[in-house]
Amino acid sequence: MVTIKEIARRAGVSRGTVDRVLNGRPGVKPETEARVRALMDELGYHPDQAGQMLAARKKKLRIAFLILHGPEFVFFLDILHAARDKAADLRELGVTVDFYLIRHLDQTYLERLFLEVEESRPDGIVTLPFRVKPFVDFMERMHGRGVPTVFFNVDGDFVPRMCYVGCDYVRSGRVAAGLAALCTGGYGKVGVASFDSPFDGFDSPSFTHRMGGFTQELRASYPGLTLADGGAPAFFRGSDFSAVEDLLRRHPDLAALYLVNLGDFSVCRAAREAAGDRPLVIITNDLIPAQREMLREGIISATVSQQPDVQGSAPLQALYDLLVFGTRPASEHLYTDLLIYISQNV
Amino acid sequence: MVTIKEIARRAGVSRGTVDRVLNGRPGVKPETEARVRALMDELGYHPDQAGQMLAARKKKLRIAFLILHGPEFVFFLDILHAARDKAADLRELGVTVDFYLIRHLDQTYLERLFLEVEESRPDGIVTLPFRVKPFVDFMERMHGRGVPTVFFNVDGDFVPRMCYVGCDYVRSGRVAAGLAALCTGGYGKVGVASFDSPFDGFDSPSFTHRMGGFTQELRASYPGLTLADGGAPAFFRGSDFSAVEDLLRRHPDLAALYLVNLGDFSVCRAAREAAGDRPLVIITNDLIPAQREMLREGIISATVSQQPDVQGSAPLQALYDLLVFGTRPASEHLYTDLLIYISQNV
DNA sequence: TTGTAAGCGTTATCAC
DNA sequence: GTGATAACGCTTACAA
Repeated sequence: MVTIKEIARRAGVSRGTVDRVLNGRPGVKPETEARVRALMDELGYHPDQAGQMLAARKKKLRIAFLILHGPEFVFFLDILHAARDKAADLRELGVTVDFYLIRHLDQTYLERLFLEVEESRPDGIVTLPFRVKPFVDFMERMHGRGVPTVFFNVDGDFVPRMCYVGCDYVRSGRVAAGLAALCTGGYGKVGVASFDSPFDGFDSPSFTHRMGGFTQELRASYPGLTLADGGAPAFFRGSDFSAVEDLLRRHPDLAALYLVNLGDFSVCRAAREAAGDRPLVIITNDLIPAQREMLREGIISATVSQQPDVQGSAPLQALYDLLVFGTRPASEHLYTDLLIYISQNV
Repeated sequence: MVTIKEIARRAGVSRGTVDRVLNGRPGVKPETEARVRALMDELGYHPDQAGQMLAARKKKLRIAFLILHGPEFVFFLDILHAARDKAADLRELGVTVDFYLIRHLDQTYLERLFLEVEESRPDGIVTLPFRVKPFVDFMERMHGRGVPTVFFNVDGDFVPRMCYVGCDYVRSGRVAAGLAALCTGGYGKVGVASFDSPFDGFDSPSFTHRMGGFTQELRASYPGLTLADGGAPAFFRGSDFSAVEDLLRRHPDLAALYLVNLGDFSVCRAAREAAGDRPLVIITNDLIPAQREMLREGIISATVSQQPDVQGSAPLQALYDLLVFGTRPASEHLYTDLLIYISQNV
């Protein structure tokens, strides 16, 4: 195993100098630097993780984790849970993670929150991107100070960020189309419905991208499947599922229903009841407890999940890797796997 | 953060003594030990991972990894690949992994191989369980010396081992049944076929357990599905798929075919051709390149995979955790997830 | 521009 | 039985 000490000995310099070269710190004669670099390449030097981790303790690293929290954001619960588990692991390594639970999207509330985060002087930030001015300003300031940020669940390239950990929504829609085809034998009429909310409504990227992927895949690969209402989704609000019930009434021959974004999950039961005796394939996204139950009951045929556990843990790991080992993620898009769940593997 | 030094200071002893208590080494007065233990509980002491990792380098740990290798064992290639990646990570941490590629199951060859492994004096072993006497003896000897072993892909409780990392085959069969039901609408005739080999034939646990789970789930949850030939599988050997073609000929109304263990994967194409124009749902297990292609082409409808990457890496990680941190896995059965792949998420 | 030395927490080898 | 001390590899503040 080749160490800094070894490099230093061979180069005839001190460990400190090698370290300066390694971390790109100034104050090394170009000639010395070249010699050291040549040796590192030649001997295949890789910094030892254990050593870096141990030395990193002194830095007292702090990471801020911002996440929406409340009854409207059930899906984020699994992410938060995974993030807290990961935070416990990191605490063992001397890293503190501060959680900021955002309960509403009021502008002045957010503005104050961002200030609070800023004043805590974090070394890294994990957050959802918010499409509001205070957030953009906040991000710009943090970026100016060299504080890296990771987005999860939703990407936002309107602002500088290190990477995104989350779903490829277009692909998610494609998988849903494939499932619809599989469950219907590739023939019949398919309907689409979605929850319409101020946070996650018809203009949200998760909705539009999934819809795009879904319709595109149907058109490209499954000519036997036609879209009910030409693919115009039935939007339901709160617990008023009349739009969905109406869709089923207008299309008695509907073979499958794709529920893109779910707010109140009992919409699945409502759809099932509205279908009466005839078979109806229901495809959804994500996998919260309510969905597990409905998969087991046979109300939902299949659901496409996006590894909420990875979305909670991977952003923290990515920041740790950057701050301690200096390594950046392989890509700025860390897409989660699209996991298919049916009754038997939930 | 509470360290050994802190405990030692408060207990009025030296670090060495605390370390003795911690690692259960002899030579500590019971009274002192009690005091130290009380303090550790009180202050919530947890050994620091970075410190342990750094100190572990001096142990020069060696792990032996035994795996079947050859054209008959294509599935193991993904496992081997993941294991090699993990081995590279561990090498960075000062751990050496020696791979033993087993090319045939000749008894005397195996016996010599086990001796070779034994003489390399490994600190841990990752292997498949072999149902032969030399292996059992080998395991007994290693167990006697306190060398921990992890089984992957196939479990074997006929011999002492620390844990198993791999598939829950009964559940795997259940998922396949669920997929068959989903793809057929829950009505029709379902056939079963499997590769018959000396290594992985009709008496192998992966086959019998999957068959059990499959038939059990069909009977319990899908009364509309009936088993062709009463569930007796069509066994094919090598590239002679006549048994499968015969099955399709005898059951022109076959709606789905479950291919349990695949040797030559072109059996899927053969089945597809034998089905002619009528639709035939084909469900398989695992996901090697040949299957990816056939999923994309629509020949295979869905396949149930068992995380070969985890099967390659997790056993090594489990041994590292034991040897360096002294932590044992949460359960002696580390079941991999049953991942469903269709054309769109391969 | 470079070297020195202390320290991160754990383990192991001595000496007493 | 117990304590002191030297590693393990890396970082960093300070000295030269």
